[in-house]
Amino acid sequence: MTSAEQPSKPRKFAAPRGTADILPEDWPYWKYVRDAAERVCESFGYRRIETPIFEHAGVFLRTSGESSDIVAKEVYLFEDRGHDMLALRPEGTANVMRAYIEHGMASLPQPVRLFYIGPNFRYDRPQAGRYRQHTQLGVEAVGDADALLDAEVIDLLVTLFRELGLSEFTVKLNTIGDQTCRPAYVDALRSYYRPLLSQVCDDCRMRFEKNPLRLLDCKEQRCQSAVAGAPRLHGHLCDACREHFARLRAYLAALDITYVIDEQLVRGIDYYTRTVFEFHPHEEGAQSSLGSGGRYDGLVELLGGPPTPGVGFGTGFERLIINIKRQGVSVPPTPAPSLYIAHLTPGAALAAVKLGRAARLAGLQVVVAAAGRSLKAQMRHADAKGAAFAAIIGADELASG
RNA sequence: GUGGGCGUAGCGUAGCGGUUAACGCGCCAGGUUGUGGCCCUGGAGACCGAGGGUUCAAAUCCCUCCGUCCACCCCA
Repeated sequence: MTSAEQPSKPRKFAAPRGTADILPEDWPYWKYVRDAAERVCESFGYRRIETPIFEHAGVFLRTSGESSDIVAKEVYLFEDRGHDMLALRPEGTANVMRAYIEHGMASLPQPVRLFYIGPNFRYDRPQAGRYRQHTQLGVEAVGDADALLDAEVIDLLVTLFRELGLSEFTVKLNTIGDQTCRPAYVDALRSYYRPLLSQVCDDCRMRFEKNPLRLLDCKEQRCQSAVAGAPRLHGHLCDACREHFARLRAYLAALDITYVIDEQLVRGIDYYTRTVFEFHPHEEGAQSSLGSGGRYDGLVELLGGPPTPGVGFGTGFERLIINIKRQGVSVPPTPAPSLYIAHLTPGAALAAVKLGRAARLAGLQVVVAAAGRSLKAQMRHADAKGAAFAAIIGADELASG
């Protein structure tokens, strides 16, 4: 039998691995989170910005750090037809800083407060709360170095969680120093680890070379004693960093925000300086981080801009929604139609579509029945839709107008 | 990248070697009804993830692949 004789069925496609369709029944959750995010950001004076979902690859490759997992194995890289090397954005900050520079926002009153909501992409193995395309709310306060802003963005995220009805979470906080004090600390850390290299895991040997700070958050059992005995970063902080952290803590205290200091907390992206923080749900499990961020005072310079401090965070919609469901928060349902119009004859159908338009103009949410169905089917449909009222147009109603 | 679980109608499941693959929900049609819901009847819908193998016989056993979920890692 030749292939011409057996017509092959068209292939059925599924959404690509690690992506998901957001179906109508999930939309109330998305709307709930999005509305709350916009409301809270605006209440803090943040203005919305949206950047393209892809950028010149260098925007991310140069900023996140070549040894970071994001750059090393998770970025979607592609060359377009004009031979430009582009990257689907894996995170939200570097591209917003690119826009800050490109549009001369340094000449606006500082700090510039920005927020954005959109998809990010990372090639990673999917699991609960982890997707190759996920949606983040990002918030950035750019152009001022005071710890007031560190506290402000943390407060903003706390406020959002409260607004969403999420009560069970912990704020982890740390400071990882800056260009002044971190090099000395890194030297001390290397000196400490050098004789231990034969005992630690392969990843740690790599970290030793490329990103020593991350030695601190190795989860391998065999490395734990090394981690425990490592010199403490907090002992090496310069006066400016120590003072910044103290000020941040004073602001947080004033705001009554409780947190735990976790000296092991180190972020996966290289551009962070001083403040780093993560929000964790109490219920441990897959998606351990509900939101995280920190200060990135050198980032704008890395992208060719003037020295510009900044602080911000990202929080994932999918994970927020998982926790909203887990904590039993109820969200407003999609509104049911106020009017359902049933019709019994072809002539009545004509009248029905006209009535539908008129009713919508009057502000009702209206569903007109599909043609050719029995009245029983139409009424059943009206009921399934939860319509408040049903109008029925039959021969009599047509005749009487 | 590493490990484990699972893939049977749109969804949730049963069947785990023997003839037309079952049930619930949903969908469609009809009956009943004071036009819906409830109840009753009927119907459509599955080459049992894909390919190969074992067997007289495979959804059922074996192998490979793919997908998916969960965990590690990483992170939102």
